[in-house]
Amino acid sequence: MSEPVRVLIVDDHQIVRQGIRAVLEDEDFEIVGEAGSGDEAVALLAGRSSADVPDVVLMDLVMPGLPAIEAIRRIRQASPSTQVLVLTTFLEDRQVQEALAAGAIGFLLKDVLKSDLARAIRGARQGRPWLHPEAQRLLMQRVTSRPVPPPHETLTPRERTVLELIGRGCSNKQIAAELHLSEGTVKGYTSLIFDKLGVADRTQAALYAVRNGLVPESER
Amino acid sequence: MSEPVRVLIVDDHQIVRQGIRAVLEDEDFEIVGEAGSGDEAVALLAGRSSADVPDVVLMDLVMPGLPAIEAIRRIRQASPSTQVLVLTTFLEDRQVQEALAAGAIGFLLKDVLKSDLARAIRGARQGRPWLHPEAQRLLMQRVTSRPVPPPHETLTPRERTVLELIGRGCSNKQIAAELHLSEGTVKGYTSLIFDKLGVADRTQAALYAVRNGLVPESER
DNA sequence: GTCCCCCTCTCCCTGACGGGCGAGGGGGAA
DNA sequence: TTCCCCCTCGCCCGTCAGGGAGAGGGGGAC
Repeated sequence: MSEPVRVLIVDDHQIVRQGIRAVLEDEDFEIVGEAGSGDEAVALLAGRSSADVPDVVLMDLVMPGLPAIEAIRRIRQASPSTQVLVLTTFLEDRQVQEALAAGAIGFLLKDVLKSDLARAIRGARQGRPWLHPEAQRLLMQRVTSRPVPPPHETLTPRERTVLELIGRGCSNKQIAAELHLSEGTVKGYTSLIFDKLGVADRTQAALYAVRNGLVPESER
Repeated sequence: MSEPVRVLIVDDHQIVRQGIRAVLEDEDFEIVGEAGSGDEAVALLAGRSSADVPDVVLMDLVMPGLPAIEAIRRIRQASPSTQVLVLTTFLEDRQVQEALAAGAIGFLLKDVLKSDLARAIRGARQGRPWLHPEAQRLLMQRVTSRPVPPPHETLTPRERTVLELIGRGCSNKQIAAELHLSEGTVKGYTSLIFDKLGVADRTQAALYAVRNGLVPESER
């Protein structure tokens, strides 16, 4: 971690590139270039000596011209020491699969926090993968060729009910009153729920609940 | 509050009626009847002596037959001591206006907590109105005939940014790191935000943010 | 009958959260 | 200039949230 990681940003939107650049320059990263398309990225790599090559390429998947997947493949072929991190907006089963098959080391969504992005990039240089949790689930599904249930399906009915209340913004006390439980019992459930969903606190659980449609329409 | 409030439930879905009944019987309410339509409700009221009339009618707006607004009007006319609380799924400007004009004392959404529903009903018997916050805003708009900005429009840019992070499930510490602020400063913002939005805590603020589209699409 | 899961509860401890207050600096508006 | 809003920070204090461990009862599965 002595010298800054050299990063190449590939995204077809100039504003996005600028945003990522600003974020990364804030930390200790060296932006060695930007590209607006896969072709451009590949060309940029081709014109560099092996000592001058980026450590990590941050790449969006949705771009005109050369398909991003193909770009990943060529980049990895031309410069095996360069790692590719996919940084995109949506997460789809096939895309994850293809990107990793093409040689990407990680798959992030643009909702990533600066701190996590930094960790992912530093890790990528060391060859450490970084996958969005949902991408991990999809991968697991592929590998085992069995459906891996989304975390909330492992909730018991009671936990599910409590999660619904959390998703409506209730405090533990309110939930306890609503369900005629002791507050301690509710706390017990919340802990189990956070654990199962892989979230850190009730706010994240609430967001998870609404995103996954676990809060009835009329209750929002 | 000595004797139980006498309640009539009006909703075209039997399941909903049952749900409300279960909730209310759990507390100290007396369900004096159910009706599946406005006509039925009006007829039910007509067949009762004034001593036998419900204190509060809980009524959905979306029902076949006699328009709910008209039903409210007739109920209020036939039995002025009976208060009508609208309990519906959606909230629309015109409906609020019309329901109140027809004599309703309150306007609730079905997302209401048991405890609040109970308070609204008890209050209604005393002639105390109960309006969903958004209904209050719409009303205010009508009365002043000036647009009343939704609460989040009064946020400063910085507060808005902090709310976005809250809407992504960040803790105060994470927000501080993300924005290069002290945790104390972030706490200050969160308090102001909760105050402006009229919410109790960060979970409710996060839910508010996503519901009102304050968290960028790609950040969810 | 036994086992295991689910539901419920309790106690304790730490840290995070949220309210209230004050305070300084910067910039725009009157 | 003066005033006010915004941004930033600090401190105190009470409450809430979350982790951990343990424990009892009920009911279904085997």
